[in-house]
Amino acid sequence: MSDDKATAATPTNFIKDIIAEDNRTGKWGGRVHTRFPPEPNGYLHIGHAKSICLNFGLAKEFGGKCNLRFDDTNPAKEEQEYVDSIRESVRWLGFDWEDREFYASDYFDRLYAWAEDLIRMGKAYVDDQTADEIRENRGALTRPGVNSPWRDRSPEENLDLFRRMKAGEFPDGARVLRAKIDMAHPNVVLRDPTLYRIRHARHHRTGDAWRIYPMYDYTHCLSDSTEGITHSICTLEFENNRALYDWTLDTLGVYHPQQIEFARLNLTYTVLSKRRLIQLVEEGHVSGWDDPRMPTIMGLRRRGFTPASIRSFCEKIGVGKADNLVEYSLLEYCLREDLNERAPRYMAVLNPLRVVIENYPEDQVEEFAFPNHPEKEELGSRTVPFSRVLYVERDDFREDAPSKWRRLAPGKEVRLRYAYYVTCREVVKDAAGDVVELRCAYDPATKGGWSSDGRKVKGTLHWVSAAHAVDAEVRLYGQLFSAPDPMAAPEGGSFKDNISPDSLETVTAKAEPALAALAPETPVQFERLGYFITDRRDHRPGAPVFNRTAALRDTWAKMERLGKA
RNA sequence: UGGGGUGUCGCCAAGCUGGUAAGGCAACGGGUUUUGGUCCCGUCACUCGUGGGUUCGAAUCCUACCACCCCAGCCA
Repeated sequence: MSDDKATAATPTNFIKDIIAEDNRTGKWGGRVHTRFPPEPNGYLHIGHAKSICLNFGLAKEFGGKCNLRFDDTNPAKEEQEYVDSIRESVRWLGFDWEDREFYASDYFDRLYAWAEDLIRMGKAYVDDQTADEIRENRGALTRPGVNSPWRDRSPEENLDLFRRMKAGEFPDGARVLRAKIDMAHPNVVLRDPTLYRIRHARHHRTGDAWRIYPMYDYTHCLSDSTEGITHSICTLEFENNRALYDWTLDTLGVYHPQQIEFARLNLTYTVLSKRRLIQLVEEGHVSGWDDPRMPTIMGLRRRGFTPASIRSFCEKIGVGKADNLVEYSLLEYCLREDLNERAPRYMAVLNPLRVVIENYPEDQVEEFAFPNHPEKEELGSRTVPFSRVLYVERDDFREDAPSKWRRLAPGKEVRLRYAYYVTCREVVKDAAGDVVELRCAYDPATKGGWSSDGRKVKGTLHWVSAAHAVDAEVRLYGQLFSAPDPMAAPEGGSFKDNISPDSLETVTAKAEPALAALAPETPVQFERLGYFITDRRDHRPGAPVFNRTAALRDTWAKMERLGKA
């Protein structure tokens, strides 16, 4: 059954078509070898998940391999903490790079040797211009650049200068190594791009071994080449860089993978800009990179998303080249689709209203055996205590009930799930006129929630025995951003104006006893309320903390909204 | 005014060796139901950015426009 689901219609996309065609023509000898190449300068987010699922997924589907490679060529922005979080995120998502964990910094020696080759070929030169001069002389989009005065230095002089750059003789910014291509090229990327810059900085892996560091364009293609990558999949903004990718490999005459670009993911109500995510963390708008409101893999994990749901989402959104903005509701659907199958059901009352069953014996307690899932017997069962005083959801009682109301109202009979039918006899109010308690009567003949005389009730309520209830902290996370496109700030406003100030509400709920014994990071469904997960950081036995992942569909709320109730 | 890309239902997205518009999400309507959940059934693009053209026939080919995205880091 689940096998059918997994092997059924896995959608196609243009990259699969390219690979299938390559396999048909034997372009790579039937090999498929991809790589996921993050820069360790932040935590991975749902956008990276798309790339991870693509690269690892393609490799798996075509019987190939996928490497994990850290693009660590800029010591100023990279840290070991990020390397660790990235490894954890990829593994948590369910992918395995086996023994193929690589670092661009592993190739620094080799990259350096190739740079000297380029110099000897007369294809690269050391430029003494300042960064400002280089920018100025690069021209503009519609105006060609002008050659650097240092462009025609001899290979010997370039070699000497480059070696001295490597030796640390010059300060940061004094010189760079540039490719000698064409300062008038219509593609600005090809106007003598920088290959190496001087950085007297400590690298998280190579320490103080280097004073010059290679640029992305130079490093990435050669790393791919070194690893024998067949299909180098990256996002759309690198389309212009493909020309340099190809130039570098062809000029050096080395193995040449094919770069393929796809559109990056955009999600409504969600910021996926690394710069903005860093801002959210540093300015304290969230508690950290794994705050449940963050779109990071670790944030989604803590929020209660499962690896399977994220993989399913990445499969469903497809892969294309058109800019897109995917609705958050699709992500939620993928989560519900997964959790509905395997999340055990429990009862918790978020906003309690006291109910006294007047005709139920004072000291009696019954232990009901509840199935943990209405359809999946393999999820087992648990016992739930029932007694004279209970809590039900305050929202489940209406004094003036609308015509289609199925829940509790004065004089109305409903079912307490798996327990008894009860009828509301009296509404107790305080001096202010607020309802503080309901006095009800139960029908002993309806034990288990079935009536023997065939009479039916329309509503079923979740409930908790007051004497046995445990207090649970429930965190109701919402969207961090109030606008569908958080970057589309209101007139005269900024990105920050879209941060929703009330995206987290914490309530103390009355929960059935079994909930106090759950292990951290256990997904559950609270009957009629939604999917929750025990917090992996703050949850302790006896003092449960739940994060809300997603609400259930609520057709009553919708009817009310539409005025059909 | 340069170069590189992209435009198919509210949101994604198949289709693009021409033959008369898949699927998913969302939405809406109905049935089942001890979660107003799930599940099941049904509705939802005479039209493919726009205008011409070729053709018996075009989302698919040609052409001219229009719109949007990316590129002028010693970031990736």
